Amino acid sequence: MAAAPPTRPALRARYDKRQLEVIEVAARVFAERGYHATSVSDLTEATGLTAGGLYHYIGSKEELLARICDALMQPLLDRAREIVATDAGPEEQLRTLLRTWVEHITIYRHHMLVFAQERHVIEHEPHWRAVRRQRKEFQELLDGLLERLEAAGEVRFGDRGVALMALLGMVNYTPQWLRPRGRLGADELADGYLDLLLGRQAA
Amino acid sequence: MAAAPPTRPALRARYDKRQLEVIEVAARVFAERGYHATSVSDLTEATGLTAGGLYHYIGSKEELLARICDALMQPLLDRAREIVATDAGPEEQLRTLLRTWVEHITIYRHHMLVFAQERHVIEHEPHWRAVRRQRKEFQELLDGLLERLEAAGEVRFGDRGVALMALLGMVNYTPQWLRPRGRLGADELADGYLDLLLGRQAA
DNA sequence: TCTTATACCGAACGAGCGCTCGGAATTCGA
DNA sequence: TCGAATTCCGAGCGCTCGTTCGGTATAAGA
Repeated sequence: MAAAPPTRPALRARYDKRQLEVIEVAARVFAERGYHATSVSDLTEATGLTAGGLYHYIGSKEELLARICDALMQPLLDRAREIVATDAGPEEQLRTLLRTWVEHITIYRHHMLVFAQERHVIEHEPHWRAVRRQRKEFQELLDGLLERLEAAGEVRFGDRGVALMALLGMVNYTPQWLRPRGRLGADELADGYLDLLLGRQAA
Repeated sequence: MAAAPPTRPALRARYDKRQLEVIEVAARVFAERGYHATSVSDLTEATGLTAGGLYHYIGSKEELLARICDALMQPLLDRAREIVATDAGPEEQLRTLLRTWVEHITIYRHHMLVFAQERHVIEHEPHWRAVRRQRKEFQELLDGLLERLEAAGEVRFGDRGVALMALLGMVNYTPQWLRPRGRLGADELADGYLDLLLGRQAA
């Protein structure tokens, strides 16, 4: 485990901030070099700390991975829950969710890349159940939205399961190619994906 | 480097076969545990060889990774080149390519998962240029096909680049969720993807 | 038949790994 | 002001890693 966070109120905020910085830096380095290929000394170099200093903020290298996954999934899941709970129509909900999702992915690009690399561990090790459940809940929220979209007659998928997986695929693949300050904005891209999903490309 | 392959003709075939078996087994283990997380002793256990015996067939653990990537990309690229060189129309070419591609992915499921995990290395390390070039050529073949499809008036994409990346995303994501003997066949799935791409889902 | 290429073994190597811990320097807060 | 809490250091721990190499058993082929 990491050292207990400071009890002195004046230091608590700083501790939390530094810990978050460490997580962000680790996400970047893991994304570039790979989680397993990154040594603790790579991390000390990237953070400017030494081994001891680093372990003041984290419990282990693996905990770092868990924190990265949580920092990625939790806020997205929260937003998704909110969006689905509004009384907007399914298509508008989906558009909003997709824009939020794609924007989230551009912000948490490194976290996504780490998540994609380590997916095999997260999906199979019992110990990663919490992250797996977050991923699954998001997927179910999305599937529910597609179902309501079909029910409303906005679209008829040949196979809703295929459409769902295709959508997950195209969005999750985005960090692999999207350049941060490139030609495409997040909303633009999200709308592009939505058009494909709903068959809005002109024949 | 691996030991030189046997010069005695009677043994050459057996050597090649065993080497291929080693590569297949390694692909499966890497897919499950991750390349870096897999130790050589994991590999010896999975192959039934010991360290010395294993290194009779491979030069290094990293060479194994290279062989896996090549076994994945080369035959697919060959088929893609053939398909694009036929005089079928662009839509039929795309359908054939997609079916071939998805089927290939279901066969080389483990290789794909390894490739996805180690993508960051392959994309950035100079030493992986050959694999990177294969990936790029395939992508360009695909893009050319989409371009001719638009030119033929079969479809008009809002943004062809987005459509290309979306297609790559959905197909490359497939091994993450498709169960080998599940409900969906490869051709069925490929056609599902094509329908999405061309906007053939009924409104 | 007999030499030699081949197949495989498994102990052992150096290197690098993740992580610990005693302590120095600094800062908080009573 | 001064003890306690906190921040960070960095040498070094035990361990596992990928790889090597001297060796034995077997099979090819002249």
